[in-house]
Amino acid sequence: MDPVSATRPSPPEPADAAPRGRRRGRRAGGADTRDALLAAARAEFAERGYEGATVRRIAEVAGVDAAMVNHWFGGKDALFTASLDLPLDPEALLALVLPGDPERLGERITAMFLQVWDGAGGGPLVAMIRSVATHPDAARMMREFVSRVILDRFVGAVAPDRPDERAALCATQILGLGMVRYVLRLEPLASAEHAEVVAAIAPTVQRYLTGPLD
Amino acid sequence: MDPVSATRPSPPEPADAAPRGRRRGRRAGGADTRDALLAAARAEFAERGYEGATVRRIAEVAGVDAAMVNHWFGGKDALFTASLDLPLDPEALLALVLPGDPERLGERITAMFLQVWDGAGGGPLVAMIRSVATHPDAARMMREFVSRVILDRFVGAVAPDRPDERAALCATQILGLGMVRYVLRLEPLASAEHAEVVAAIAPTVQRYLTGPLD
DNA sequence: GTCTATACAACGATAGAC
DNA sequence: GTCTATCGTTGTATAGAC
Repeated sequence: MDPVSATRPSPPEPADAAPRGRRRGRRAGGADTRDALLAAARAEFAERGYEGATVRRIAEVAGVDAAMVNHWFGGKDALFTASLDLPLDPEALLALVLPGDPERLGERITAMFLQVWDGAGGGPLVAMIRSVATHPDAARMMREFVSRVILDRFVGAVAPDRPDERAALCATQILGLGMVRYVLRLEPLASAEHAEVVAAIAPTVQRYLTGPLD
Repeated sequence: MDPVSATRPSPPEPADAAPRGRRRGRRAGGADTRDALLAAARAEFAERGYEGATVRRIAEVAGVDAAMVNHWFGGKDALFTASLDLPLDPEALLALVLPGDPERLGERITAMFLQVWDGAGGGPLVAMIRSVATHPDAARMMREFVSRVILDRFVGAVAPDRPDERAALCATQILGLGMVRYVLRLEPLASAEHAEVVAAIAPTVQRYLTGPLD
C-alpha cells in the first residue's frame, strides 16, 4: 500500500472480510461522507495530481460510492477546489470581477486581490505561500488549480492568443504583489492605499491580459 | 570579478588590529570550518526553515563546535543572511548590470535574475521564500537587505523620484517571477527561454524603474 | 408518511492493446 | 480497424432519518 493512503484510518477493502455498511439508503449517523471524501480527495490529488486522481479511487478510499462526489460537490472540478480549502470561493470572485470593460479588467483584478487579502490581514496568503514553498505536492495542486480555474475560465475568455502565457504572467505580478506587501512587508507598498497600488500595478496586469507580450 | 562566487567577508578581527598584514592567533584550517558551517547552514535552513534549523544541529553537521557559529558569523541571524548571500554577491552583480543604457536596465536586471536563479536550479530561492514566509525575523532581514542594497545602491542611482516605491514595485515583479517559475513551476513560464521571459517581463521592470507610476 | 443520503447500474467518451 | 478497460457522470431505487 502506498504511504499516503496507508495513513488513512479506513482501508478501502470491504468486499470479502465483512459486508459492512454497503447497504443502500441513508447511512447511520456519525459517518460523514462529505468529510471522508474531502480527506480522501486531498490525499489522492496531492499524490497523483488532478489528472492522475480518479473520482472512483477517491470514493473507494473514502469508503463510499463514486456518485457521492457528484451529490456532495457537483463533480471532480468542484471536489478539487473544495479540497484546496481556500478561504474564498474563486468562482464567485471570478463572476464578480469578469463583467465590464475588458480594457480595465486589470484594475478590477488588482483591486479585488487587494481587498480580499487586506480583509484577511494577509494571513491565509502567507500560509498558502509557505505551504506551496514547503510541500511540492501543495505546489502542484496550486499550479493545477491556477491552470484549471484561472486559465480555462478566466484568461481564456479575455485573451484568446497565448492564454496560458498571459495567465502565468498575471500570476507573477499578482503573486509578487502579495509577496512584497504581505510577506516581505516592504515599504511603501506594504502600507500604501489601494488606489495607489492599483494605479501602479494594474497597467502591468492589463498588459499581460490584453497587451503585447514582446 | 566573478559575481557568482561571492567575495566572502573576512573573519572578524579585533578592533585595534593593525592593517591587514598582521595576523593574530592561530589560522590553520580556519576557512574549512567556515565553509563547512555555511554548507551545513544552507542545507539545514533549506530543509527546516529558519526556525526549524538549530545552531547545534548545523554545527554538528559541519563537524565543529557550536561556538564556531558565533566566532565566524556572530550568531544565527548572521549565519542565515550569510547563507542567503552566498550564491550571489549583490555588489558584484550590481556593478555588472548597472552600467549601460538606463532605458534598457530592466532587460539586464531580468536577465540577470534568470541567469542566477536558473544556474542554482532555483533551490536557494525556494529556500529563501520558505524561510521568509515561515519566520517573521527572516522576512525582516530580507526586507532590510532589499532596502539597503537594492534601494540605496541601485534604484536610487537610476530613479531619483520615489525610489523606494519603484524599488518595491520592481521587487513585486522579480519576486513574482521567481515564485511562478521556480516555486509554483507554472507553465509555460517555468520552461520558457530566457529571451522570451525577458521580452515579457522586462518592460514591466523598466516602467517601474523609469516610467510613469500612475 | 416525507425527505434525502446512499448504492448500484448504466451511459457516452476516451485511451490503449491487439 | 475492433476490443477492452476505465474514466466522469447520470438516473433510479431504497434504506433510514425525520
